[in-house]
Amino acid sequence: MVDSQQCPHDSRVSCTDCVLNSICLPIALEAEDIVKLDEIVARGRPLQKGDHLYRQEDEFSSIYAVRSGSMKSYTVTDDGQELVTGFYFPGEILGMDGIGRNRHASSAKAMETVSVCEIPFDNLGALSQKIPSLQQHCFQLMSQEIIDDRQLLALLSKCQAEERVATFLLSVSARKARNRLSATHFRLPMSRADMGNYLGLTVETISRVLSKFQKSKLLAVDNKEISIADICALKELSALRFE
Amino acid sequence: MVDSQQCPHDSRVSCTDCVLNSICLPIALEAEDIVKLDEIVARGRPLQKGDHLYRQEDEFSSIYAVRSGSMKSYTVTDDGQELVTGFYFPGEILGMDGIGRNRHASSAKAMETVSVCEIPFDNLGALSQKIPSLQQHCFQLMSQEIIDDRQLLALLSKCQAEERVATFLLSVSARKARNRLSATHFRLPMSRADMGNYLGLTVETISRVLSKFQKSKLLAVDNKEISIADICALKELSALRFE
DNA sequence: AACAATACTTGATATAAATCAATTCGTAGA
DNA sequence: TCTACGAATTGATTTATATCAAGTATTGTT
Repeated sequence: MVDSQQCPHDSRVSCTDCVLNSICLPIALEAEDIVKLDEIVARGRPLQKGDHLYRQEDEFSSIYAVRSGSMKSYTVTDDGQELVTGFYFPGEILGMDGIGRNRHASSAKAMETVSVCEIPFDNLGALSQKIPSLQQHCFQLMSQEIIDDRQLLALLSKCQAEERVATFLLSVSARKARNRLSATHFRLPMSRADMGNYLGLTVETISRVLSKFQKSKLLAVDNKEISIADICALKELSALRFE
Repeated sequence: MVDSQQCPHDSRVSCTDCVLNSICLPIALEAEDIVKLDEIVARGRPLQKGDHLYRQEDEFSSIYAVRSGSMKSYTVTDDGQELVTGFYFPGEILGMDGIGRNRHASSAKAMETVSVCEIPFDNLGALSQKIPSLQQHCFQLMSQEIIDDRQLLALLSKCQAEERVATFLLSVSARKARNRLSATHFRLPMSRADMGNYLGLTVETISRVLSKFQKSKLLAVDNKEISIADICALKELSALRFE
């Protein structure tokens, strides 16, 4: 059990024993209900970098929780442009945008080796019917996603490049910290291009902003490794708060 | 009954008889379940222009359906800037962003005289527990809100001013049409400032774009009245699709 | 280990939209 | 009805970031 807690890739670990259960779907559940949730969760083999978990327009059947690694979601617009809509770290849920139309509204791709838990949605709906706190939690997760999107919307429509990048780095930092990893030293799993795409900026702008932050000693950049040196200054740059 | 169908301000009209029931919450329900929904819906007196339905940080207790008139929702960021997050027309649901944290994440203000139906969320949750299709519909509504936000995100991060304005006008047009009103001649209830704020543009830019559209005979603008003359050309300008 | 392909950085220039400024137009209040 | 204040328009100028371009570093493949 202790062993499996230390190996999040391990597909045998149950929700009850998962290190992530304090931030994942089980957050709202009693021990006995977690067992019920556990029964419907499927844990497949890990995805390799570049693999898709699902594709836009695929029939929707499940939502997914990241157990280890990281994923990105993106949509392709009518005119063929790719739009990165989100990044997902361990304990985070993706795929909820497929519920409304019964097909996935985005594609999800592994940015590195990833293991996920699959939660069949028919079953989750039925289980939510029986466990009020699970239904409530599903509502909350979706509502939170709306709030997060709104926050991003604010970032894109009101803030300029430096603010956007600072806010993004703080968001990643907070999510690493929530997973009990360092808040100041971490690896960005996405390319500069994906980061720029997500933030509505070009690769060049991302690169310039990071260089500028480095010059002003806010942080050190070593390719994808980021060391935040002055998190307070970064927070001042970022008008929006992240918890 | 026929009378009340023609008077959406009338607070006595039930969900069963409401002209909007084909696009509002009851969409997924059997006749007998609509009666149950109807029992929990509260219909208060109309709001006057400028009145708030709820304010950011208010305790969350209900979601609302617009019966007549139109509302805007907005958040105020830490640094005091207002960010318009949405406009709501008859049959549309607002307030769902409050579910996640049990307090409203935005404020909702009447742009003109408005009447709304209040749906207490505790009750809706409990009722959803009993009526699977209602739970499913609630999930769908929220998921749709996520999709809509993503679409706006795409608009803000990838499209320039003319595209944004064209897309916005088409969105309003489609929603008017859904309410069986003219798709080509309608009144924009919001100010240019709110429109710009929502689209991440300044008032001046909105004004210039509308003038330009008018000069190129795409539409005629008479203050807040819009007459779309060439909806196809407008759709070409707008990369994104609206149903 | 060498190579190709891709990702990233940095600089020069162009451009869309913001900002600043001055009227004009509407609407609400006296 | 007149007045005044906010809303909208239009023009001149500035500016942030995109675009274009060239080079360097990293990664994956044989």
